Amino acid sequence: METRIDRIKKQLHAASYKLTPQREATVRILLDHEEDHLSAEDVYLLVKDIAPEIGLATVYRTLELLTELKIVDKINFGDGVSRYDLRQEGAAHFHHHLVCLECGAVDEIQEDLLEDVETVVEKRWNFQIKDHRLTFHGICWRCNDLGADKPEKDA
Amino acid sequence: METRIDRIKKQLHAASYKLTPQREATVRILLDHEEDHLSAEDVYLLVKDIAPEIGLATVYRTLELLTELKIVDKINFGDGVSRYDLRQEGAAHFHHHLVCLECGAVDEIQEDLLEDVETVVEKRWNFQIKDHRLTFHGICWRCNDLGADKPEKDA
DNA sequence: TTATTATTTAGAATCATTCTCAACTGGTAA
DNA sequence: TTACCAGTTGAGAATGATTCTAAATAATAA
Repeated sequence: METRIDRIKKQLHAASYKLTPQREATVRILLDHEEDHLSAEDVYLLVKDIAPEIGLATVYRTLELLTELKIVDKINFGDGVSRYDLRQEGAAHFHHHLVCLECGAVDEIQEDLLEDVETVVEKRWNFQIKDHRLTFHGICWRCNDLGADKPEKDA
Repeated sequence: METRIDRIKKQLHAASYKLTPQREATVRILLDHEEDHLSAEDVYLLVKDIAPEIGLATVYRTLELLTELKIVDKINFGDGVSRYDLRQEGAAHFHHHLVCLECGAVDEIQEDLLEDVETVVEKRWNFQIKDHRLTFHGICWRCNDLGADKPEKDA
């Protein structure tokens, strides 16, 4: 995991920012909670455990910075908060989400799946796609009672 | 256009709500601005022209009600406001959006395009899809300087 | 008519996010 | 070493969107 932080450090330096202790602590929390979809407040509370002096504004600033550098993506599931999600290293596009209307769980789909759709959109709508957001709302495998199974691990 | 309001009225009644003058005024504004993606504040300002006594809270409540009844969809493009978009009558799924990073324009795609992707997701992730949100971020035909043309009218 | 319920209004309250500004940091040049 | 400087931080104030509250009003039922 150390190398991952180092690479992020390089990305910051490349944009002439420093990896301050506060920023490092924030990134560590994000790495430790890659599965989750934390709000700024969530991150703040978790970071306080390893860096108690940190202020909420700094967390917001750091998350904004990381978003700018495309290290994290800011998402919104319709409750009043923004959530922050680490991008897969080297991923060209943002991954997709499955939001369960029953239990509220948010699962991720790392596969692109949209290549064909994007080709159509670029051609027919003359739109040069830079990124996308795709979220499905429905019932997850956990809440689906028809003897549903956990899906195979995501690629 | 009258019939459209009548049908909405029926939908409200079916859920035992009334189409009060304030609600009707709000719906009219939405119908008159189907192309746009108005925020609650936007709607409020427009509604005031035809129903000056209306309060902002009522507009919020009405939009919430319409969202609940799936007459409109609430969307969020990452600026701090929720926007409200009339659903096509009879549309099973919400339509997609193209957000231009250059000029901020938001265009709509009414075609589904996701049938195949949804089939895969339902099968592989064991997820029963009820609805979706798909937004592309990029450069629109207006800002695309490579002699780009307006795309043919959406189906 | 009277009782009951749904709806509205205005303004207060809430909550997430951003801003302000004084204090602090680490590095650099003298 | 010392003085400086740009970048960064923390605390709390400010902002802005949204929701809540309480009293008034309108619609409905008995």
